[in-house]
Amino acid sequence: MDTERQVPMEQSTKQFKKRNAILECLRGTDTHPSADMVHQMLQAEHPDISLATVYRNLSRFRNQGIIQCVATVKGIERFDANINPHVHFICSSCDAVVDMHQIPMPQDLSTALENTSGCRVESCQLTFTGICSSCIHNEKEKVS
Amino acid sequence: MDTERQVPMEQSTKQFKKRNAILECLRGTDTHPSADMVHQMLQAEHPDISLATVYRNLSRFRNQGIIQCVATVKGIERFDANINPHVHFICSSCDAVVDMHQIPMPQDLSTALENTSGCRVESCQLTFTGICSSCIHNEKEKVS
DNA sequence: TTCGTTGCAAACATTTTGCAGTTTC
DNA sequence: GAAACTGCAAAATGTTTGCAACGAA
Repeated sequence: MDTERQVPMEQSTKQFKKRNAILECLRGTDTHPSADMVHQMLQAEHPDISLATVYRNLSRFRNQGIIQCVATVKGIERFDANINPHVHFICSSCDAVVDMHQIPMPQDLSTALENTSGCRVESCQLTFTGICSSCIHNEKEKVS
Repeated sequence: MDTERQVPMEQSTKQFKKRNAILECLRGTDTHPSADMVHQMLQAEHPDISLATVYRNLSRFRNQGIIQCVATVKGIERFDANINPHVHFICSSCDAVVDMHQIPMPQDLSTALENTSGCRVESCQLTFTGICSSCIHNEKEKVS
């Protein structure tokens, strides 16, 4: 399938400049951006980058398994370069996707599921939805 | 917000015939269908139902809180009339979304999260991804 | 010269919406 | 008659793809 040459990530030649920029952008944030957000974040450094390039590289990274799509919020996919299983919270008011490191991921369940159902578990997502603290705060301000 | 008349679900007048059919379709299956799947399932009984009507009513049910969207598989939303929190498994080979009742939903985590983060938790999803048992079986058949 | 990456625009797929026709109250 | 539901077609939205140009090996 993947017959491409393996290029070390640090090698930021001109050829891989934008690809690496996209990956570094994702690795340098914990905001779980969408393709469009990544595109906007890169505007300053790479004003000529195209949205198609962002999409193409995000797909590639996902196929390589070095990033994951952690949620689809209002029809828009959100990405994360942290592929360690961890818990997320989605605010349905501001659409923020935030890590919830204080809640442990119930790791043992994957094995239990494989044993009881005969399926092969490859990943696991625990996601809470609700209103984040700052949106709750804003709500209260409006009322008073 | 919701100024509509409240009509008991059992009342399947001509006016609400299709709306009720959509809801009953969803309540009568555990396959977590997409809008298009619901539309196809209703073809036999309601050959003249339009896909827009399915979408409109699914949105309405979701806003009313009587159904939920449990996953977005390859860009397509999947619905469930079972709004009790329960665990799902998504097969990335055949795109099936199946209930995993043998795995308990870690209920207590919601409260823990609210206490530690100050957010308001409204729902929680625990979803496993992998290959389902029948797809594993088919894989093996092909090889041998 | 061969292959991989990119920008652009077009294509694509899912979902939403405007409007007219019909039914219910 | 007013309000609500629906089918149809068009629009809107996020994502993918074909192609030509460019750069690296």
